[in-house]
Amino acid sequence: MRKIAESTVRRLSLYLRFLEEFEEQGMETVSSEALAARGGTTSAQVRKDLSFFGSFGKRGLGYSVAELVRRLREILGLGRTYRVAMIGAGKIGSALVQYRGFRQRGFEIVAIFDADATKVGRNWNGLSVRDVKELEGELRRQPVDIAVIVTPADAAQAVADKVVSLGVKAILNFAPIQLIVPDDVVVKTVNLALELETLSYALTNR
Amino acid sequence: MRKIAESTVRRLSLYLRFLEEFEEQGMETVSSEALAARGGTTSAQVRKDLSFFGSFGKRGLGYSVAELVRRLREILGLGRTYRVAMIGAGKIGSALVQYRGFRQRGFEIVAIFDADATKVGRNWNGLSVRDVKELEGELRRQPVDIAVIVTPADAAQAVADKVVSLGVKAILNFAPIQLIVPDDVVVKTVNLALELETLSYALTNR
DNA sequence: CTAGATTTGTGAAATCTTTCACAATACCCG
DNA sequence: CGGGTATTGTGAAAGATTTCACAAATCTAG
Repeated sequence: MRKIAESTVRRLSLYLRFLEEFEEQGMETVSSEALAARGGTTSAQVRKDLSFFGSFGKRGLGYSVAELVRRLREILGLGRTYRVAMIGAGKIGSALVQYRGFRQRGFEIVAIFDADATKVGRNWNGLSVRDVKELEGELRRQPVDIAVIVTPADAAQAVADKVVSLGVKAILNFAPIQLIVPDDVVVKTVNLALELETLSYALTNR
Repeated sequence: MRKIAESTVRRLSLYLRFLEEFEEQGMETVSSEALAARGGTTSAQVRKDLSFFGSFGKRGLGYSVAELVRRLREILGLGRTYRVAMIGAGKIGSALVQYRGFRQRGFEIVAIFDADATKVGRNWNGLSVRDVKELEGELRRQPVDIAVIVTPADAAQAVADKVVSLGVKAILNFAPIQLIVPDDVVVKTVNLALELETLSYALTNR
């Protein structure tokens, strides 16, 4: 498959969200113009984004909402469930575990680990927090697709190295550091400090 | 000021993080090459990013760590403190309030609001959760620079409209929707579903 | 069946971002 | 002080992304 820009993938994900809205409202078809308006982009952008993956619309009519939802899910790989391990049972982890959107979209948290003995054994949303020492054994027994790293910054790289060595190919990182991983591993980092600083930059330079 | 790409601003923010590390380690100067290696980019990129704002280095020598830290803080607008109001006292809000990086970088949470009467009055990290009905009065009395929206999706747009009408020019949005705001208001949305779906896309298309 | 109204899909153009490559400068050492 | 080495700053080239603009397709109404 031709290399697709990250910005395109993010927009597809947005379009999917809007289409699900439209579907709930009972709309049957939608034009690129309407999708664009909802997402703050242009109709040409919408059509170009979709065109990388095929032609899903009907000229003069627009796109079938139901079909486009189906296609986007397929393109984004949402037709299956993903097994997720969370490492770090702190505040953010706690918030994430209870985030319904996770499971709704097929991301199933199957294990939570922490290094802090006082946290081990606690029940979190039906899952028992386990000692991080068991991470290796558990992931060997039951591999996961995605690791969510919610440890303090100084532990994050070691955790990343460990899960990568256990075959994990995708990491969602909330630790405020830049993880170094092999080329075939995907990392998405959510870095709050970064977001704040782009806001601060925008407020300063206007 | 010439329009600077968002990607550039994000990298500057990263560089700052690395420089602070280097400073702690006692390094006095750093080359663009070393900064680049730490951030997974190229030395040319580092130099180009910095060149939009001036020339801070010495040929043959590199950059003074202390000076570059100072300059980047200035560029990013981190020389002051920002007053922040948080709207939504749920799980994510709770995690954010305790996030030290917030205050460390000069972002001071001065008020927390929630619509849920059972949450109003609770003490959160030294702040009392207030009824969202008081939002307007409070922001008129004591304006804030940034609003952090951590409400459910269906309340987020109304909250955004309200804070914008009260003069807020920057919003950090954790609700999984696309906020619509006037051009002079900056919004950064942290959308977990989006991140998960780009991971899922990457896992699917390899 | 034809004319008119829509709206897609897509090359080409425009714009934006990154990378290249090298002159200019600064330091170091003998 | 002069030659050697390191490293910046920056135009120009290359590459990536977005926007334009229009032919092709489809529908509707008469």
